[in-house]
Amino acid sequence: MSEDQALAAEWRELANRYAATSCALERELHDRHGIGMSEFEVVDRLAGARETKLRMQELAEVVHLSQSALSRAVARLERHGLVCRALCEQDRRGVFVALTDAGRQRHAEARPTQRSVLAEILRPASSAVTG
Amino acid sequence: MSEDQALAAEWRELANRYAATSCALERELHDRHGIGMSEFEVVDRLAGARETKLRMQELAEVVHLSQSALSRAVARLERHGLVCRALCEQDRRGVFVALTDAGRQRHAEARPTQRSVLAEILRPASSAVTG
DNA sequence: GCGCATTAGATGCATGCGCACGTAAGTTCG
DNA sequence: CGAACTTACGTGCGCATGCATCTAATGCGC
Repeated sequence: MSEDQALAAEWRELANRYAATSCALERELHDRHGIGMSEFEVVDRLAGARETKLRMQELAEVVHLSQSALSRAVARLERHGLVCRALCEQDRRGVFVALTDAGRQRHAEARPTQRSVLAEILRPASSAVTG
Repeated sequence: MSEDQALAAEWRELANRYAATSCALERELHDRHGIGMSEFEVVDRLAGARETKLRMQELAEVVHLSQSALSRAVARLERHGLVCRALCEQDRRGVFVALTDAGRQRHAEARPTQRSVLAEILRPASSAVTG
């Protein structure tokens, strides 16, 4: 098999795995918790951060969203009461984003869903395949 | 490290790799050949197929698109003259999709771009990292 | 202090996507 | 044959995204 073909095969497998996972995540998170994958990602990062609040910029660095998409995702979360924005006093162009109590709770509810989806898709259980 | 954390880390790495690759592919294919990643995927599958024409359904099985998204992607390709649709005589609900000469040529032009992007992203060259 | 470039974030716009549904063709059962 | 069901594909709609651009705040040179 040529290197080209190996490369294409690798890419297809990557795309397959990503599509299967993101698709399942999107559906489960939406149906069971009313949030999308991007929104969960934001909430999850906030919940896992050392600080209680993060700058938009810090979020943008770790989430797979363009700056504009992140701005809108945070806007949606804010509309749903899961995060709140606060001005940054040091640099008044900046915006801090922090989880609300409702946001923390929603994250606590949704995280097990995410983990179980990940486990199911990334660790094809109940099979003897050594992968 | 807990299994949960390992799972989350694995998912993040998968998402990172996918995002980097698809993003670069999308940009390069668009800028240099005027087609998107999904459209290239369709053309690539057609070019690599044993038959000269495929049913929408066959395409839908291998491409990471919903049936409706595929329908529109093929419509775009048809508008650009890269594929043509033909009725299936055996099952007149069905639609065959085939590459045109222009489509074959565009594919021949775009494939090297795709391969070089894949090589660059999936095989982080000029580095001693063993992966 | 006053312009000018830069940076942080928001937004108009065009586009692609999935969902739900519509239409047409095939199939099944009586 | 004919009614009900299923399948294959197209389409209206709402939504999320990226790009380009806008606004506001900061910093820099003078």
